[in-house]
Amino acid sequence: MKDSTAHKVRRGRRPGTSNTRQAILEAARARFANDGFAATTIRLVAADASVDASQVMQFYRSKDELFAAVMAIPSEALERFNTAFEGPDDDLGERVVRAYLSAWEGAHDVSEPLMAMLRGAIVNESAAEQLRSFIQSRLLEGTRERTDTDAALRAGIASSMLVGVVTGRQIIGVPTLLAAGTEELITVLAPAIQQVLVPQPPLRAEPESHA
Amino acid sequence: MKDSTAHKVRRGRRPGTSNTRQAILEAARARFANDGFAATTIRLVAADASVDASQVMQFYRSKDELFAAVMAIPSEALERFNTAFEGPDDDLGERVVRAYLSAWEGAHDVSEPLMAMLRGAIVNESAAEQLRSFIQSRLLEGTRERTDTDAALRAGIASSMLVGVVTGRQIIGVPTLLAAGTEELITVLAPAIQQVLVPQPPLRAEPESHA
DNA sequence: CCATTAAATCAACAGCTGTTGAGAAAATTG
DNA sequence: CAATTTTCTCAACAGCTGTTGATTTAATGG
Repeated sequence: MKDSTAHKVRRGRRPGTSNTRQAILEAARARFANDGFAATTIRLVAADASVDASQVMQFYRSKDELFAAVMAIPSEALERFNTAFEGPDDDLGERVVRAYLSAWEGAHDVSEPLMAMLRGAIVNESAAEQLRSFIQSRLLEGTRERTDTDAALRAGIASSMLVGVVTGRQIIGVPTLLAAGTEELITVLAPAIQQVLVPQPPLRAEPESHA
Repeated sequence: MKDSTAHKVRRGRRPGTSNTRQAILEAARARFANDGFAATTIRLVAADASVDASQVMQFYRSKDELFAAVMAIPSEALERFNTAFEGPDDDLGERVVRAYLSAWEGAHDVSEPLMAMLRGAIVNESAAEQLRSFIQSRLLEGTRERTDTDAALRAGIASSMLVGVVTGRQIIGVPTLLAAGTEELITVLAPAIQQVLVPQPPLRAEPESHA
């Protein structure tokens, strides 16, 4: 080897001196969330960010990698889920519902990656895989060794249900869901999710003694 | 007028003599359901139906009209929803859940149009509109003047929830949901949907006396 | 000023897309 | 047979797509 003490002092222009990379990412995030994967073109993203299309390709090497970059969920959104499960079982349903709704319908920089992921999961297999593991891991962490072995199933069902409601509101645009306020929504959702996550003890006669 | 008795006796080849039109529709239905709107190309549909691409354009004048034709839901699927609401309230949840699951996960010629509609609703606005009215009308018909004025909201929520679960199973492919059998799924879903559609009378102490 | 490194622009490519038009083949009637 | 109507085939178009390479500009240090 040659001399090892500070002989390569990094000459030339420094990377990341402009905010272009960030601008591209934000433009892509909005496009993917609002228009979906297929309808989002490199040229459109580039135009939104006031940049040449080939610039997008230089930073993110392909459309798929750009999409993957958008999929990187802000940790803030994830943290809300972790804290939602701490505490008593009594209002677990409501806490989970609130955590979900605030994550999906909150500030743009929080909800847009989730929205983009959901839309993308329909058409893009890699997006489906990420959403899959996202749903799997989050709610599971909360319900682990809570009731029994089907805790995972109940977590998955609750998660899918809530994603379904969000989809109905945000993507499909079901009028009734849009008309309802968030609190009104929670009033109906919370007991149902509670029912799924913490199944009620048998109210009436349970057919368990025989067979 | 001229002579009205059989003076234009329709000469030439009769329309609809081949099953091509039907073959195209079925191929398109499968493609739209499995690959989504964007990934479904006229040429692919044509190849599936062993037909030239321009033939698809002759029967259905554009890709959008072909999609609209696929969206025409078989009346069979719709009828199941109407009958699901007749009967007592006690097991309304379970009946609705069964109706939904059988419609979305049943035979291909029944579930594929629904699947195509769901996938399409994410990217295609006209598909979203149809799915919207579909969700609105069906469950509403069953819960009309059942509890109170928010019956529509409860119906919409229940519907979105179930669509969410179906999406989780069929499209996203959440492992936990896939691993569970249909009956196991119903066991968890039914009480929750019941809770949404027919809200339980307060089980424990209800904070209603004061405030 | 020169060298180096990254950012940004420009023009172009091959491929696929929905769509169109001309025409051949098939079916049906006189 | 000829006439007519529909089904089907073939070739091609203009447009958009993701992507690439060459080149220029900007920033930084010797």
